[in-house]
Parts: sequence; C-alpha cells; structure tokens
Amino acid sequence: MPQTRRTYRGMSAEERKAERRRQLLAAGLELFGTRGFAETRVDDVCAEAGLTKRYFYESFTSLEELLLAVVEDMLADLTARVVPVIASSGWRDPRPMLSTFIGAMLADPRLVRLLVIETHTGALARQRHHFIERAIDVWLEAAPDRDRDPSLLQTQRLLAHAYAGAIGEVAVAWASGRITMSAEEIIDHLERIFRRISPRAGVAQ
Amino acid sequence: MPQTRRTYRGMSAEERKAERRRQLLAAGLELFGTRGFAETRVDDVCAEAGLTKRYFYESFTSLEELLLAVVEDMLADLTARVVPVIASSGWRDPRPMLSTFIGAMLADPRLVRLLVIETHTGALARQRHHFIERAIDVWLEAAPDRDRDPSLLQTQRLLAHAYAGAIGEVAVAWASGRITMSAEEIIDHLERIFRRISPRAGVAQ
DNA sequence: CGATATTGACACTCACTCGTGTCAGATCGT
DNA sequence: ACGATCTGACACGAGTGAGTGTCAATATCG
Repeated sequence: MPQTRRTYRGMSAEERKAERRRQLLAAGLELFGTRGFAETRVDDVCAEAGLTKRYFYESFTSLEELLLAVVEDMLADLTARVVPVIASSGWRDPRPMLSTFIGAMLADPRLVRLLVIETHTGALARQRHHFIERAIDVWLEAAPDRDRDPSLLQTQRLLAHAYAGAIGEVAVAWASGRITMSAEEIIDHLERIFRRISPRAGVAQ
Repeated sequence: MPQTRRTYRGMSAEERKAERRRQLLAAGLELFGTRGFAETRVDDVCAEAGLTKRYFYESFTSLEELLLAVVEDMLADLTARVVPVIASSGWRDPRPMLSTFIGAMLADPRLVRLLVIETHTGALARQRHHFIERAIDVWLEAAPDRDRDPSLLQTQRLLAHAYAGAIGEVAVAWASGRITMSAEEIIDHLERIFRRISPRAGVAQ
C-alpha cells in the first residue's frame, strides 16, 4: 500500500490516472463503435488502450460502466454543440441544428453505432430517452409561446421520437453503405422531412 | 442409433419434431421479445419451451440460428399481411397498410423488441435491410409509373429508411410507456407524417 | 408381456472471460 | 546510488454457459 504519490513522466498521480481514463474512453469508443459492445471484452479494451486490466479497474468497475461513460461523453459533446445552435437560430431555421447534429454522425461512423444502435439495450436506453427528452425541452424552450400549447405536448413528444428515429435509421443506412449520397444531400433531405413534419408547418396543413 | 421410427402420442416422428420446433420458436419469441437476445441462454429457451437441450440441438445449432428463424417467421407473417394491402389500396390510401403494420407491433410489444431493437445487431441487420428494401420494391410496384423515375430512387430509399426509423422509434417509445396514446391516435400521427414525407405529395411543395 | 424406440432429467467436460494476485523491472525522490 | 513507488506482463482461481453423454422411466409395437 503506497503511502506517498510521486510524479511519473512529468505527470502527477491524478494526471496519470486521468490520462489512462482518457485512453480507456477512446478505446471504448473505438471498439464499441466498430465491433459493438456485445463483442468487446475487457482485455480487448485494455489492448486497444495500451494498458493492463489493473488500470481498467482503476477507473471502471465493468465494461457496461465504461460504455455508459463513453456514451455520456458523446452525448455531452453533442449537446454542448447543438444546444446553442438551437437556442439561436433553431426554430426559424432548422438547418444549422441538423447540420451540426447529423454532420457529427456522418463524420464518425462510430457515433452511429454507439448512439443509434447500442443505445437500444440495457441502461443505455435511459440515456437515449433522456437525450431525446432534453432535445424536446431545448427545442420548445426556443419556440414561440403559442407552440407550447399543452395539448400539443404529446404530439411534440411523438414527433420528436419519430424524427429521432428517422435520423438514426438514415444514419445507420448511410454508415453501412446502403445510401450513397453526400452528407449535404442527406442533410437536405432530412431538413425537408423535418420542415414537413414540424407541427409549426403542420397546423395549417 | 434407432432403426425404425414409431408414433408417439398419436404423432409421427416428423410431426413431433415439427411440434418441438414450433415450441422452441414460441419460446424464442417470448424470451428474445422480452428480456432480449443478449440475456437469453439455451437453457432458458428449453425451460420456456418445456423441452431439454437435446431437442434444441435437434432443430437449431445455436441461439443465433433460433433468433434468425424467429425473426424470419415474424417478418414473413408481416409481409404476407402487408403486401396484399399495399398492392390493393397502398398508394392511394396508406392507412390500411399502416394500420396493419403498426397495429401488429402495438398489439404485441415483443415484436417491437424483436423487429426494431434486436435486428440492429449481427446477422439480423441483413434481414432488417432486406425487409425494408422489399417494402420499397412492393411499394414502388404499386406506384404510378411516373413515380418510378430513377432519379427519385435514391430519394425513395432514403425516405423509406427514414420512415421505417420513425415507425420503429415511435413503437419503442410506446412499448416502453413513454408515449401514452391510443393505437388509433398513433396511427393517425404516423399516417400524417407519411403523407407529408411521401415524395408524391412532395414534388409540388 | 417383452423388446425397443423415445423421452426427460441431469452429470460432465471444455472453453471463455472476469477479477485478483504476483513479481521482476523501470522510474522517481533523496 | 539506494530505497520506495509505479508499471506491465502474466498466472491463477472462480463462475458461467455451451454442447455432449448417460441412464432410468415411459410409451409403443408385436
């Protein structure tokens, strides 16, 4: 049992631990995002991170905990990028929001696997739903008051899920090479879908 | 090594084997459709089916093979029910198709889990895509000639994926109690979404 | 009733992976 | 340089589940 903590390679104990945790998160993103959670072992993550099991259990107690942390990170990143965009130009022009959100997934197929596919199972489902609910809240926050009509809330919720599902499925189809379009074209189509689905445009029909 | 085959409980050897296979498929639907594939063991399926492992390996070589067979069955059922509906009134009035397709999932939450969630992984992904592609084909088959414009095919494909994703996500949200609406209302909304997304209505806009 | 096919319960081996432990060597503080 | 800490590689036991085998009990045919 070590009594004092020394610096190694110019890093303090906390820095080293944080760095190792970072490496593990990166390894988790890579493996969970490519071969998937079900096919990933603790030793695989360690090998990918260039560490040993000792340091895995230093920061996480199980693979699922690592998965949760990885998804948490990705969703936090995404939220941080998308929220201000929605808040500023969201309701008037949905394209910046779509471009940011979808662009991130099209830029890194691992995100598709991680955020769309893997989040259907287990504890991740809660994160998925929480993220969608938060998206609804943020969106309504930026909306004109008349759209906060409580009778429309259920509809909003349904539409949000429908739209999230549409984006996800298109992203999956693209990631597996079943849709051969440029990111621009895909965003064009999704923007058009969004504009048509949006209740704002829908009240009038 | 048995040399002759006898009848048991009034059934021939083939009938008994077929009956056992049927029981295993039902057990698979129940377990895969509730706790999910990842949490299901061979012994669980056998217990649910009221059989022993011997008879599992009589009809299947692995759990994944059983899963494939179960999904295959469900998709075949769904296809058999939806295709004629599309062929008859599909393009003019999408509601019967939606009612059939979505109604089946809302009537049995196990189908949601099985067809929407579990089909994202492994060999099932191919079945999922194959089903969607087939849906596109059948749909275009019933469409007026002008809609077969090849330049619209890529768009059709994207829209089909988007719509499939929307239905799936809504079904998941409903199955997990996050959407509290009657099946009728949900179908209403999805029909509206469909009518707006449909390229038929979209060319003008 | 006797012989044999069929069945169900269960024991058994094997492979895999988790989580922990050990230990020699590298690195740092003094 | 020396002692203590930190690190990486690997060994080890435990638990789980797959796939196969055994055997007594049961049902059928002659």
